[in-house]
Amino acid sequence: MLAMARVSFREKVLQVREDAIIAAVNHLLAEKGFDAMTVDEVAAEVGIAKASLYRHFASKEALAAAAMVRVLRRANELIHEQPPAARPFDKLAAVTRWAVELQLAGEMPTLPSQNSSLRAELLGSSAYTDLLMEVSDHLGEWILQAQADGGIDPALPPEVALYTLFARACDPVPGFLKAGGRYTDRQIVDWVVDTCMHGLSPPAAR
Amino acid sequence: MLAMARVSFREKVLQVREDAIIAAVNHLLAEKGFDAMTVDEVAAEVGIAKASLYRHFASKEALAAAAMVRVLRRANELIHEQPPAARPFDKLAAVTRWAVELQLAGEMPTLPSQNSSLRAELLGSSAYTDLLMEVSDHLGEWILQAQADGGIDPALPPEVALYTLFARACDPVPGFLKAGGRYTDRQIVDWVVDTCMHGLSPPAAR
DNA sequence: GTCTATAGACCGATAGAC
DNA sequence: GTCTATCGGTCTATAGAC
Repeated sequence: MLAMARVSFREKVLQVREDAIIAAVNHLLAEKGFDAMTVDEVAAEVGIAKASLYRHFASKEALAAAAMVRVLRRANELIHEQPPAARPFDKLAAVTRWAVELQLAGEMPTLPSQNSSLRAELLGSSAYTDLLMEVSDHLGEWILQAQADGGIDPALPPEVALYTLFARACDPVPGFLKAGGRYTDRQIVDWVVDTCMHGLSPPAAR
Repeated sequence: MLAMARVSFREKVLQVREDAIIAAVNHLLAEKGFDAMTVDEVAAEVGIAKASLYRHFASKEALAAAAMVRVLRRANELIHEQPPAARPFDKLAAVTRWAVELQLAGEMPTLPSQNSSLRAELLGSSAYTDLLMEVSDHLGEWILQAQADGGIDPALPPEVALYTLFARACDPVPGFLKAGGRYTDRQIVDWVVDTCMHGLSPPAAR
């Protein structure tokens, strides 16, 4: 009993530390991207030795993968929280808005679409691919419904709509507008989500 | 006279080589990005020694800057080729289409928005900043006109529209769709430009 | 014989891995 | 804290043009 409790306590500590590591990776990934992020920085931000890092994660790629799994998990939660009765189009907009807000807050981990070792690690992790699949399936379902009810152009392959929404997670526009310093976060999010869903055309024309 | 001809010939050779270097940099920048591109690769692709590279360009950053200047120059040319009588909205769409086509062809050099040494080099080069300013001014002018004639929502700050168009140059969506292999380049370009200008809504609603 | 451009070795720093 | 690999940048000996 005592031994069990001790083990459980130890595991809890490890879990907490792992969360801290992932949070640090998430932050650094959002701030400077995968290539510019160094493992030393991660260790420094968590306040542990680099060697301890490697007890939790086998490689820099594994660190990034863990951060991606966390953000996908949150996306999934948000998707499940959407009111079932809402218009599919609005549910899609809500999830997109969340992604833009997260990015604007500097908490959206971003990966280069080009790094092959990273791609390999991600695609090899079922924790990642399964979650990505689940998110895609849910959003894809809403896209089909929105195409049926007239919210989204039915001539568009659902895939195109899906990628267009996904791409908001690494859109440079919010960052540029924030750097300009002339607008509130709220305004920026509104405009970005709106141009994503409705384009540049005026409301009168839609 | 003879000496002059010789110098001129020499300079021509140098010019041709410089073009070859910039083309290689452009290609590698499009393929793997600034961080993953190595100076050795550039030299290898051009077929010259690295030391010879450094006779033309002072640094890796200068190489990237030269590639960016070249693409901006082409953008500028394209802008000036637009028929003056065309609708501003259509001219904007045409330039956006060119950018997406270039990206799909693997010839759009992409820079990390985060690398500070690179940013410094770029902002210190008036060849770059002047061209960027010129492109922005022309597009900005068209945006204002399109807002006046009802093509673009007048409630949108012109800056937001400008950045939204600029962002098409590093949009991951065309690459994803091409990787899927199910669509022609023409279809992909049509969809991406269309969702950029008109959003996801069906034509009936606009 | 001189001068220039090149090729390729080389150096120092940095970062991932253990 | 060490090891090793990689990469940006430099140096030197040589090949070739004149």
